[in-house]
Amino acid sequence: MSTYATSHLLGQVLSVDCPSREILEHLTTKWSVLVLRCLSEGVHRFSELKQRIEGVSEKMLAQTLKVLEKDGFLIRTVYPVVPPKVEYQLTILGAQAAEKMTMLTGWIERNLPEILENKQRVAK
Amino acid sequence: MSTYATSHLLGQVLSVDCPSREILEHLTTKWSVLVLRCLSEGVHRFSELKQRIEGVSEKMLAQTLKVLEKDGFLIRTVYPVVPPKVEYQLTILGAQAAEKMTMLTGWIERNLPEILENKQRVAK
DNA sequence: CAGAATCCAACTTGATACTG
DNA sequence: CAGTATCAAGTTGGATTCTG
Repeated sequence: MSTYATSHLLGQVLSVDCPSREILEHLTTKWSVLVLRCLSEGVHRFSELKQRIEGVSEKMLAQTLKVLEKDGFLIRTVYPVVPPKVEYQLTILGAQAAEKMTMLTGWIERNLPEILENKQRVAK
Repeated sequence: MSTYATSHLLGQVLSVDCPSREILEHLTTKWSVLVLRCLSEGVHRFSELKQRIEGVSEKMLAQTLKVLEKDGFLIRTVYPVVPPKVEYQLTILGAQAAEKMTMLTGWIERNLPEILENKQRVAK
């Protein structure tokens, strides 16, 4: 059963009121894309993510992780030890979403030379 | 030949200085994702895009199209007629990028019920 | 270690109005 | 039709400081 009133708008990213819009935006954030890419390779701690994702501030990383957790795309596990240890791992859905995103980042990485050359050409 | 100094960083989305970061961000913008999705279905005029992509302002649409054009992902064709007619179509690279993005939006659209249910569960 | 909280500058976005 | 210009307002983001 659907608990939302706009069920007729399901699956319509092009519709303003479709909930998929929000999900899409959460997944395609500057940092969420990179978080998903890292976590798709396995479980990571907060500090590991911070290190691997060059340029993230702790604030943005924490914020991004919160949103993805609330959306049900990742699980946050706190170990009751000192010093604190927190691990992040993708859920099934998160892994599926990450897979799609990784296809994009992978494509960009593989085709970057061609993309940049093409961009140069256009600039002229 | 590569015209950029950071060639050793090629294909490293996780690296701050890799040009792929910028490309990635241009492609994963709120509106660019939807523009790519529309154009992947074929050539569109400005007004058609504005209509189909609910919620875009003309400003944001124009801006998004400019960026994608500069990156070489789409071609803008102006017909010298009155009233003006401008068409937008993806380049080869643009189509490839759009394909990846469409896989994501498609996945979201298809799995939205499950995603939303899962999100509800997490909220508790 | 893993963050939360605060402050503030900078960029983004949305209406609105106007133009070739 | 296909934008551009402008301005107010909202949001983002980073640096810094602090804490269990």
